[in-house]
Amino acid sequence: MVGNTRKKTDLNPNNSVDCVIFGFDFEQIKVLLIDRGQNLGNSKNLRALPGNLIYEEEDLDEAAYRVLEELTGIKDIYLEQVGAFGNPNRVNKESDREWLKSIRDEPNARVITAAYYSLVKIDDFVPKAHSFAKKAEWIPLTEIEELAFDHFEILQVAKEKLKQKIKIQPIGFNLLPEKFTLSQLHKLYECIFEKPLDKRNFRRKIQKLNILTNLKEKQRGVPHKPSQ
Amino acid sequence: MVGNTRKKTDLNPNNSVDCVIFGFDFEQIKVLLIDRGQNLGNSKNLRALPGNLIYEEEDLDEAAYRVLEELTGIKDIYLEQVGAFGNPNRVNKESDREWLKSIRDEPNARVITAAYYSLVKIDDFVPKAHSFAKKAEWIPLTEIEELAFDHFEILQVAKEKLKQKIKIQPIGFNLLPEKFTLSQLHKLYECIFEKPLDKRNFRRKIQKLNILTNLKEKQRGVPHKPSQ
DNA sequence: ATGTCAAATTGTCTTTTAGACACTTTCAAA
DNA sequence: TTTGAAAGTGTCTAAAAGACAATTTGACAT
Repeated sequence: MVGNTRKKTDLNPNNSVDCVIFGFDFEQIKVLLIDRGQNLGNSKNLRALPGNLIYEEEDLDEAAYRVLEELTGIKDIYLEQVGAFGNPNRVNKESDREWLKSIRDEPNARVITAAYYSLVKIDDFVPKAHSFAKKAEWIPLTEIEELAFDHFEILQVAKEKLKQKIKIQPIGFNLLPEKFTLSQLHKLYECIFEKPLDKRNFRRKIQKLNILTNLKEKQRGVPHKPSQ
Repeated sequence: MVGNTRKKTDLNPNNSVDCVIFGFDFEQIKVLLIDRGQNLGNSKNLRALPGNLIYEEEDLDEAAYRVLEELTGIKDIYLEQVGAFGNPNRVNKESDREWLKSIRDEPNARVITAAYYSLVKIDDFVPKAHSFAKKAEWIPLTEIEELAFDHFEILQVAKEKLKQKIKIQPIGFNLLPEKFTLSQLHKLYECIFEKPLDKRNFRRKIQKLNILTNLKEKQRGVPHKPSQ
């Protein structure tokens, strides 16, 4: 049995965090993914959720914020935990194994990850890739079919959490700091629930629900509008 | 940096599981806790949730079932994940540190735990303490004021999960295999939500909701009854 | 100036769900 | 036979959810 020779400032080789950042651009929902830029001959270069090992003396929540910023430059968002994912086979793709060898001191260590999620307005957050992330991009949710590690599974669970969360606490997280139109909010709900919602009923529900303050502004483009 | 010298059959010193087993005895809700039997001079002997380290090659879910059975003898229940708890200070009680020294190879390792919960009928599960659990007992939820590690916090989160879960999927987990009276179910809901619920409205809702089959049996004790 | 088009805005009715509320029935035990 | 404790039962009201269509606005094109 090995003694505990890790220092407090070392990375904990067995525990990581992964972040599922949903972004809304008033058209559709996208997910913030990184490209690890593998140019391997025979294995696929799958995109991944931004995530990495935590430090030995670091709270899980803090680690999630840190890792997200380190890889994508994105900070000042609210993260909520999805849960722990610890299937021993979560790293069973050849391409992931190869990649781990190139960046980890203990590439074969068994890693348990704590997943986090958030929902943001895409315009407010322009990702910039750092560290082992060669790119950091918003990818439409509908186009995501396969991801590195077990990240696709994590994404599915996060999606469910998001649906449930928005039913209970209706206005999406840090979308509000900005002003927006009811139509945009309507669209967001339709994207999340993946089905059309009646316009009139939706507006009625939202307006009854909260203390939204109407603005006197209008917009330009085609129609007229109030906002909140 | 240490190499990964752990064998697959070794314990993973950094990751554990903890189980919050709610039990209902038709009177109140109790929680399955273990007594580690510390007879230390100066520190308290706090009870704990059944939990322990996982093995290096073991799924989190499996580990939860295994640990629960190893400590309390209880098996064949459905566990659902609460989440990951990884505050670096989750082990900050002196009594817990001392106890870890007596049972762990790496008592100072930083441990992240995945918590699970369930709700069972107490009669069906008679706990028998094994391993480092000196006792395994059902303790009334209302009497629990302090627990080892961060277990009290975990308990609170599990309680919330239980409330939400039962709102969506109304009949409590593995209570159903047995026949029971609507009054007993009514009592369960009142215990979980910690407030009185109207008897008639409750029965109406439940009966509309499901396909419960009434039994022709009656009970003896004071009144009469049908069951399902 | 006028016409057209895209999107925004608005109200009623019906159905379902939640909540308040009190008396009668049953069975066992005294 | 009486008594008591818990079981059983129905109506009305209020709130929420869902279905449904016509009108208004402003930009742009003609």
